[in-house]
Amino acid sequence: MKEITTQQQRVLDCIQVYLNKTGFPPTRADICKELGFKSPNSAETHLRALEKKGFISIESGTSRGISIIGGSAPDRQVQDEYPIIGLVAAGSPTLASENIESKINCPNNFFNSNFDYFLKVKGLSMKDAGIMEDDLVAVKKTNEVKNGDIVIARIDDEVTIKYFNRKSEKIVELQCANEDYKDIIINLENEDLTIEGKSIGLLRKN
Amino acid sequence: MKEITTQQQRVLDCIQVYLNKTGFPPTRADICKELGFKSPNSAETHLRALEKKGFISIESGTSRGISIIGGSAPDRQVQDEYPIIGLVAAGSPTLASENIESKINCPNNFFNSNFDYFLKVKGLSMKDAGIMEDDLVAVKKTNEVKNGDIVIARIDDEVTIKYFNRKSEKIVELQCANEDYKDIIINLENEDLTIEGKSIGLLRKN
DNA sequence: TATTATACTGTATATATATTCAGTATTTAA
DNA sequence: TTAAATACTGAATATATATACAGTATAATA
Repeated sequence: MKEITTQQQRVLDCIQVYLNKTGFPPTRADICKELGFKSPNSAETHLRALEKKGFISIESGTSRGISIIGGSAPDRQVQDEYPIIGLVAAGSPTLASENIESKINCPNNFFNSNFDYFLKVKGLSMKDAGIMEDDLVAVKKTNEVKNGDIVIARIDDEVTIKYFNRKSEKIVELQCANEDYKDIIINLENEDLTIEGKSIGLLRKN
Repeated sequence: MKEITTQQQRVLDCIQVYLNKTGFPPTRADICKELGFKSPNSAETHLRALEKKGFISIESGTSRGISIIGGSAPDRQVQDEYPIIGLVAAGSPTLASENIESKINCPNNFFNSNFDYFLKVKGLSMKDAGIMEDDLVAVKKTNEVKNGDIVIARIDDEVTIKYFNRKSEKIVELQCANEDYKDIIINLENEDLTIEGKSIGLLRKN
């Protein structure tokens, strides 16, 4: 971090004070008013200097787009918004906006692995694995899966959640966890199988 | 604080997420983009509703003049630390520190109702309700339960999780969701039954 | 000595943004 | 059964705001 001048420090302090007071950053005009400048360009040049020296970042073309770098960005847990996807038929891209039923806020380290979206489960084919209708399965997008993983698979435009079982080089079994349902045997020579991801957790709201 | 609707909660979360990400609040257009609205007025009306209900304040005539009220001024809202409790035997107070296996960070509006702790499930007596070994059941401390609720009950210093079923004024049935287990019939005249709380959600980490 | 950084005033402007108005539709309280 | 609240689309607009351009002046480099 480079040296900071007295005036630049005043501007930086002014931004912090304004943030504490209002909850959002000041405009150039706000800074002028606070520090007694008569031209918005005074604030502007100070801001550019602070940016150049790495004290703040400025989002171009954005009102109040100032954020203070470092310092007060502690180890706060990052919270992200995760989409909830229904079991999508008819080959539309899974994460396309029309498939997003809703969104949910969740710490990004909530499960043991990071993940990409929640899949809302239909049917009871995985009942004995404790996955019930309307449960939200946390899905990590990957095609690296191993036997016994619970995977989200797409066969001919139909999406399903099953145990993954590679029987041989060409044969994959998608196994149910419910004796009322039949397992699916895929011959990779004849049929398309896409592994969309795997389950890394589950969420249920009563 | 008045009730908040699902959509209003999404808008509130959206503001918080945007703040975490950028350091300044979103515009109406930003909210629309994030939540899929097509008119800035959709965001506007939700913001006005949130303001009316006291969740945010809006500085009139000010770009990005949104600030989230409550909690603490500069930092976070909905994030809380919840203890994970094992199925405790031998009448020690459930939330005593020696029973806390771990803690987990979780938004306090994560489930449809607020709750007090996570219970780590032992055994498979609720298997057919999709509750498996080592699942974390979100428990709300209450003794107001109705038939069909999944309750955490204490009988003679033993804690268990079962369906609640009041058969008559004196008789309560604690029903399993697994035919390999026997339901428990309690005669309140002879036996002690304490309802510690009820399940309002479930969390599973693979 | 020329150049660069600092520190300002003052004017101008494209556009980012809040905000109002006019609709439609559904759900909930009185 | 009206009224209010919720939940939107869509268009229009005044103004809030970033930002460029034209200057002036001083101190610090190179």
